[in-house]
Amino acid sequence: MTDDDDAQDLDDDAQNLRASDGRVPGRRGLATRQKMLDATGVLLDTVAYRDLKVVDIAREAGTSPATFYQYFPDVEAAVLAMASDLGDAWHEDLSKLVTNRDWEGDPDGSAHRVADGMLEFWTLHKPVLRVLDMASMEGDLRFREIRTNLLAGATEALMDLAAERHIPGDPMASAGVVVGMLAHVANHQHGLERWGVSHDVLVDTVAGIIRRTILGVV
Amino acid sequence: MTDDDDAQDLDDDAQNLRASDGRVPGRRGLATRQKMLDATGVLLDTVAYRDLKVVDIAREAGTSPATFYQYFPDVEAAVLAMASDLGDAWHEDLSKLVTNRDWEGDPDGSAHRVADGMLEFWTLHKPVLRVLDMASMEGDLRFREIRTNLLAGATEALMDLAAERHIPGDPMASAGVVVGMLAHVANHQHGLERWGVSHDVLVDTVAGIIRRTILGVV
DNA sequence: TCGTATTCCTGACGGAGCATCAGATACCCC
DNA sequence: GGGGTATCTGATGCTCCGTCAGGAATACGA
Repeated sequence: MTDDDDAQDLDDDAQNLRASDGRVPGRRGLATRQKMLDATGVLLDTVAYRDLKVVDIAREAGTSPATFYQYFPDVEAAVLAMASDLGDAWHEDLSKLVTNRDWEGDPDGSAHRVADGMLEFWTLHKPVLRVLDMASMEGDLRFREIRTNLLAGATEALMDLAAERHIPGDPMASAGVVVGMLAHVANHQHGLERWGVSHDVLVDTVAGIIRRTILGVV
Repeated sequence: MTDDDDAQDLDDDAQNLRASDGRVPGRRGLATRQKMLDATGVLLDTVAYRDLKVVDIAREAGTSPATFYQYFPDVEAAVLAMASDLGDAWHEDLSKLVTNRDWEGDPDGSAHRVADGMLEFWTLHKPVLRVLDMASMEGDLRFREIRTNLLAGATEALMDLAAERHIPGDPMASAGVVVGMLAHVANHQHGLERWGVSHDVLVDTVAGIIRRTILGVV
């Protein structure tokens, strides 16, 4: 990898975005780009990812398809950008959701807060997180990296917690499975509720699993 | 709903398939239909669901796109058919995976067998199950019904187990969350392994959660 | 065995969305 | 107000979609 490549990578990471023709977008351009992302989010809430078309995003954003391609090579890239933004914004918060707790004094309440917090976060950003999960399942490495990063804060915090409690079993695996479980439950919340499991009971159940798996508290 | 509608529903359920022009397929036709399903399965293992096109399925099956439309209205219908077949074939077996165990005498071994069995089943049919999960997440009721039916056997068996053990918490919720966890872990197995969690450790961890959540055995 | 009816397959086609570009429009700064 | 840059979009060739009419394969009765 050359120095130029490195510089390019840094640019990308630093959100020094480029439009399709190489220019650096200004105020208006960035606003348009954001309108595209917002429109993508709105549509993702309605239609299946499979049926998300550039034309529809453009229409929803009140512009033309050609404009979309100024800022994203394809639909996937737009969703990738949304997911990436979400990751940057929440990595820290999800970590704090676990660490800012009195695990010693109130293990059960702490587990409940974590379960509830994760479910709430997921509900809030359901459309994007759903795609993030789907693409990760299908083996897309870029999405998987974002997902890993997004969940890493919470996972590592839980892992540390498990490790210092000296619970039996592998802390990393326990934390990973618990976080995965939270994600899954959040994604299929509606299905479970249809089976007669209320939100509160769900939180209780998940909190119990966190408590027993991570804290070793029965 | 009229009597005719009822009859139609029964026909569908009984696999009395119809081609697009209304005729009942014979030997050759059914073989071609099956070739389509096989081709769909092969491609689903390679490309993302979003990128699965009729043309590609037809090419993989060695026929023309027009032939595809003789048996399925669209790609979704083909996957739906695959999922439905899978549900019919495995509903019973997944149930037995839970019930044919000596939970009293060997709780830990039994939990391991269930965890391992589910993961193996999922790996075996990964492509279809992945789409089943994704479509369920996105709220598609037909896929969700198949998924529910497929997992119902295992879920109900675990629920009964939890109920007769009088563990604290709601048996239905516990069973549902545990089965969901199994599905999620299976889907993201590759991602977890990339994090340094080996297959065996994963099975151990999941088995531990089953044991503690369903059996109440620490 | 043959003729015919039925089942099955596919080439060809109009339509929709994709991705691109050149030219038009809006904005900024002097 | 004029010049220059940033931004947008109509027009376009292309791929894939979904449908049909008609040709090929097969079953079946005599």
